[in-house]
Amino acid sequence: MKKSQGNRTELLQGTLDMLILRVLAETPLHGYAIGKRLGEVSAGRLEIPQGSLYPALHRIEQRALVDATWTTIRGREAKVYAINAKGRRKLKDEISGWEELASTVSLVLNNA
Amino acid sequence: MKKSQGNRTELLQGTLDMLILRVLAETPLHGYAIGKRLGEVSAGRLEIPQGSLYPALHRIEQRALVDATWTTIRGREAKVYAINAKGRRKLKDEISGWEELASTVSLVLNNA
DNA sequence: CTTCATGCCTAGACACTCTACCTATCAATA
DNA sequence: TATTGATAGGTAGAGTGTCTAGGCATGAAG
Repeated sequence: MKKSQGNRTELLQGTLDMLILRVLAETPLHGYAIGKRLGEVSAGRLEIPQGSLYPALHRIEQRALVDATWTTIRGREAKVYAINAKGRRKLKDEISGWEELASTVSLVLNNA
Repeated sequence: MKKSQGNRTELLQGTLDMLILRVLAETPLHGYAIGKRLGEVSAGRLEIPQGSLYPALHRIEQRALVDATWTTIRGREAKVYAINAKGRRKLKDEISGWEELASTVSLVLNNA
């Protein structure tokens, strides 16, 4: 039945791609597994809807930040994503961008 | 002349309203002054374009988080915004939401 | 008299997330 | 056997928010 529990833009724009690249930096995964992995490493705080996840994957694939290959896993077709060199550079950039933003925001929050 | 230096969504979605409410929590200000104040308290790291600032102000005004009054300052008309009780509650919520998000993101970034 | 800082504003493009839906396979359960 | 839940992929459309790029007007300074 899938109740909609009023999730009003849970995540901030642009953050998702960075988080996906981050988990892919550890090991290649397919989309569904990425979603579960994000749940794990966030201590259950992140539950990415498929309607956010898959478009994000297509985005980063089109930007050539990952290489995708169709594989058969336990009888099911799965599209496995692996981060590439360009993706790793982009990830670095996005992390430093995030950190700068976070520090700027807390500057404003604490600094009147 | 106002060159566009390739600012690709400098700020994250939803953050701006929080930051505006934050500076208004100190003292009422008009729009233009809010922009300058955000520049100051962020050590120059934030330069909010007017095309972001004014829509944001109209948003939070429509959500009744601030009270606005037209005043004459140095011969010019200025719309002064003051945060109200509802706005202060909302600010609190948004700050805790932000902090949770920030901690979740760093959890993922550090936690593989 | 022209430029700069101040002060307000909008339209339209663009980007990203969300809800809500679709398909399909495999395992377990009723 | 039928059906549900987990796994695995996907799209369409709405909603939201930021940005670019313009507009208008006043007061002070050159």
